Amino acid sequence: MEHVEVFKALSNKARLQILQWLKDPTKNFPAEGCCENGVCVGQIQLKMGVTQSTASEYLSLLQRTGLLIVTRQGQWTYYKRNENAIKELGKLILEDL
Amino acid sequence: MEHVEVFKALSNKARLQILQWLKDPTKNFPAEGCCENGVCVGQIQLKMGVTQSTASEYLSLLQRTGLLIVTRQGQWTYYKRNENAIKELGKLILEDL
DNA sequence: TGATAAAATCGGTTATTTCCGATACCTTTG
DNA sequence: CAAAGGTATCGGAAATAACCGATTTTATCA
Repeated sequence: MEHVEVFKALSNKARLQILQWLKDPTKNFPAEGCCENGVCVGQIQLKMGVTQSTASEYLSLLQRTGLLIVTRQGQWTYYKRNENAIKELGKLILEDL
Repeated sequence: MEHVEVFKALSNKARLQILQWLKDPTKNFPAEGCCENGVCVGQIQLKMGVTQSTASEYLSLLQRTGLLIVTRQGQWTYYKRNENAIKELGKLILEDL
């Protein structure tokens, strides 16, 4: 993944917001939408206040750039932060940007 | 400046390239286009291979987000990296993103 | 002051992004 | 197997960004 793609993913208020919410799933989402693999799409959609398709696209975009980790579990798809990737990005900016 | 604006500024290959070139002005640009305040617009434009207006817009965008520092000197405008802002951005990602 | 040179701004075309509704795809459950 | 729930994908309208040429601004210098 090119760095420019990661920055594109981050250059949107709603997507940045998702990353913030996912820092503390149980605080920001009802427990039934959370598991150890993150938060399901539907709960994130509700909180975002956009259509299901938009929420799904934003989440899969963040996943493609490596910022989120996706886990399918039954009929649910859970997304959680990829803390490692975020740390790497921070280091990259400090060292290489 | 909102963070999303900084990420927008970084979500473009040409603008990332400018930041890279400015890490070592004398290596990447002829000496007559460089001074302690950075590199003049014309030299950056030549290296980018775009029109003067495009180069000027990209540079002023990077400056508005705080990533570059601009210094007018006679008829020349010099741009250099804002190392402090870049460091702050890296820290922000590590700590708050 | 007039010519020249560097850079910024303006107006416009094209490409990309945003965000939606509709539809298709899985998975569970009756 | 059919229905229903959760999610992904598709197609498109509107907003925004990319990038250009032309013009304007600012500064130098004869």
